[in-house]
Amino acid sequence: MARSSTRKAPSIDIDGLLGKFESFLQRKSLKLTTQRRKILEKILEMDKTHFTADDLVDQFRNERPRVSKATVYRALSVLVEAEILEEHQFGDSYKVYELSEGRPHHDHLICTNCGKILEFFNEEMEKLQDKVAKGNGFHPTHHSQKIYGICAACWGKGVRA
Amino acid sequence: MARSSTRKAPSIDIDGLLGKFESFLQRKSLKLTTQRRKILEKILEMDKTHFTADDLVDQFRNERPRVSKATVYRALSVLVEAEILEEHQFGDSYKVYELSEGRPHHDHLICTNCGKILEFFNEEMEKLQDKVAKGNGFHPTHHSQKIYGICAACWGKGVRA
DNA sequence: GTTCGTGCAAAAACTTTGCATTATC
DNA sequence: GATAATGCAAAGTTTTTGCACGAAC
Repeated sequence: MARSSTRKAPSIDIDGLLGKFESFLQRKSLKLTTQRRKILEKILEMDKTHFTADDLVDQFRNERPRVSKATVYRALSVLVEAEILEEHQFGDSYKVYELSEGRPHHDHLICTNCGKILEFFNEEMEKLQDKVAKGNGFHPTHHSQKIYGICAACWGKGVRA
Repeated sequence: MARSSTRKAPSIDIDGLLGKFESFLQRKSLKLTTQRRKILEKILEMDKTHFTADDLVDQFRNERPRVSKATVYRALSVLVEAEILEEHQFGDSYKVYELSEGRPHHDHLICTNCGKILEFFNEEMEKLQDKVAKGNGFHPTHHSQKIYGICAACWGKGVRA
């Protein structure tokens, strides 16, 4: 992939997100820098449902002005605080991010063979989790549910657990 | 705690576990070393439902013969392979272990204030997870479900999310 | 005696931080 | 012009690894 191909139109409304980011930054007396804006743009351009800090750092490797690794990490945590990104840890040593904008809560199915991540939402499960938490005296705030297995494609290729 | 107090009788059958460990090691042509035995003993002595590699390393700080950090890490991964321990990642940067012996599958409630971990099991939830996985073409192997919130004790002290 | 395990310190992998410089408000 | 952000490299964390020596089978 030498040539960066036709720029794909981001499937998510950049202006809306930028607006949300700006108002968050303002509220916190933080600044909307060129880097922060570029980082948000890149996240949309990548158009990946899940990405790591390193994926994002890579995006700036041949780009000027450079955006340093430190800035990427710092921006990611601001974006999480702003509730623009969600942070996950799928059992590997690195964190995985996804846009939360316009994406209602969901959980994940992870293929242990190819690493593919599928999202799902199940109302009944949500209710059940609430019930379980309350039954144990907990006041639940959020949850993380991951189901690991072999995806259809891998299974089709004969991969077994 | 200068004096190591009355040695508490481990609540789990050490001989049974050691036997299981031995037969695993034999099957894999691995050796039952003094260190591996001591590590398993310490895990039982600690009698914590959940512990980290570092907790275990600490146990050997004033102990001779020393058991090195490297050995602890290596032993932990053998114990996980032997299905004597289960490994979890509760959203922090370190891994958490628990004895799997005699403890049927369960999931976790985690207090985001005090760090307390409660275990739960819900048959209905298990079935639902299976159904969701299969509905998405997945062949599930295992899952990890964590519900975060404020535990009863913290809530009672007025802690809110 | 062979093979595997250990201890040590160094490296690895991911993330965070200190500080002088630069950009934003 | 005050305050916050950046880049860089250095340091932090947790975990892994290379290697010479020692223990288990």
